[in-house]
Amino acid sequence: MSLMNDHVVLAIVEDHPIVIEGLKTLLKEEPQITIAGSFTRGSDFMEFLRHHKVDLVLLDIMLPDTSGMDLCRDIKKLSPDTVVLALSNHTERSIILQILQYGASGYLVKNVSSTELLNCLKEALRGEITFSQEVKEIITRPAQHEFKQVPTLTKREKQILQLVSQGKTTPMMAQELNVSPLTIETHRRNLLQKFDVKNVAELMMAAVQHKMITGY
Amino acid sequence: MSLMNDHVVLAIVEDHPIVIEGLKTLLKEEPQITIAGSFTRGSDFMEFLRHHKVDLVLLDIMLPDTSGMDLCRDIKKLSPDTVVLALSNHTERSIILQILQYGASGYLVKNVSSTELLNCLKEALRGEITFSQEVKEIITRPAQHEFKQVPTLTKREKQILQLVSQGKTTPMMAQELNVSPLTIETHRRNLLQKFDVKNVAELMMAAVQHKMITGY
DNA sequence: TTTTTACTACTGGTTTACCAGTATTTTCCG
DNA sequence: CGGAAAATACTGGTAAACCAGTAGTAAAAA
Repeated sequence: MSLMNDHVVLAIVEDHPIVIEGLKTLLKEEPQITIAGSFTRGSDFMEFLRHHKVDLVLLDIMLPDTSGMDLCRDIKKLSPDTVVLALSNHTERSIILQILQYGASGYLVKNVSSTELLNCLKEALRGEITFSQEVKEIITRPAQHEFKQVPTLTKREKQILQLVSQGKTTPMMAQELNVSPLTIETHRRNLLQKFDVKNVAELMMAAVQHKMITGY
Repeated sequence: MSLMNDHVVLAIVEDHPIVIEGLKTLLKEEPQITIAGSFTRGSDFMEFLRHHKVDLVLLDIMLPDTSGMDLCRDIKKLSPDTVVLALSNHTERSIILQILQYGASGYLVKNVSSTELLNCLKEALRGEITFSQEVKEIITRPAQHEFKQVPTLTKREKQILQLVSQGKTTPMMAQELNVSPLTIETHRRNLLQKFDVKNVAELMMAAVQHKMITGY
């Protein structure tokens, strides 16, 4: 892990060109920081990371192609010493804490000031967990309904959940996924169990509450 | 209204310093454009506008202090010739159309490319209504659920819908409401019909989308 | 390497939901 | 009061969901 007086190689993974430019402009002032590149797609960055050393990644967790969460995990798996700072406008406590579990070293909302941004970068490079001011406030003020933990679903389960929310029946899903209806039933059963609900109606409501299905 | 070969005075009203920097950087390349200033609060900009001529405003409609909608209206009231381009990440059709009603000349999502941004600026300055690519698609492809009007439910049906969303089964509801299970079934059937869905999963999703059940 | 997790698949049930009608009673508005 | 809308109830059937197990295989984690 780089110390703050070392030279820092930084990458930006972010969907919005404007934000990329803004970050670059702000960080260009810092002589210790080299911007290795900016990426609008997670897969592109992963490819880059396979061939280059990156000390710190500013990662928008709301990317279109892959979930930023998954990407964060992939980054830490491939290059554990790379510090990941999550960048988003999401201000929900559960999401912030979740990204930390995926290996991020901090969470910044996009309205950080430049001084705040640089401070957080330095803290993160020192190995600390760091947040922008607004996020700190969110963290310290937990909401009641956020106590019940969000069940972790497998990829297949997420897929089934999505299909169920679209009104698909078990045989329809079986055909669509080329598996036995009995398999689908098993997934459904596990979903009900994981969410601790006893029918589809409750399942949908729980999934919506946990924002595991978009609704649109 | 300035033509594109005139000199254009531009202002940015935007909460996120990073985005401000990004916009400045992208627009700095254009010699015809002078950036009069950037403002993180609507009230600051209104004060500025009282004493300076501004041709075009890039306005984040998600500002913290005042609603961006209201600010847009105020700008057009004070200086009708100032072109307002809304800037946001909101991708809901209704919101986009609303801001146009408040006098904006276009709507850009923040993931516009720089060329797209400049194109939109030019179009707007020519007096046209302009959108970034993603927004165009949203406008021309209205979601299905925005067409079919919200079904009107009877008091009893709303009650049943609520109970269903709590995971109650038909016999449970029958007991709770002291009616025959067959009655409950009829209500359920009518709910499915009114929402034009074919099972509970879809019903829940539709009800959530129409905000007919809270979710919390 | 061992263990765990995820995905797959099955048996044999029970329960609940869904469909298409019809029909009676209650409620509420003009 | 009369009529419409809503709520109630029923028949009779089909489809889907839900339950409780068991279990093989492949891939990932310890």
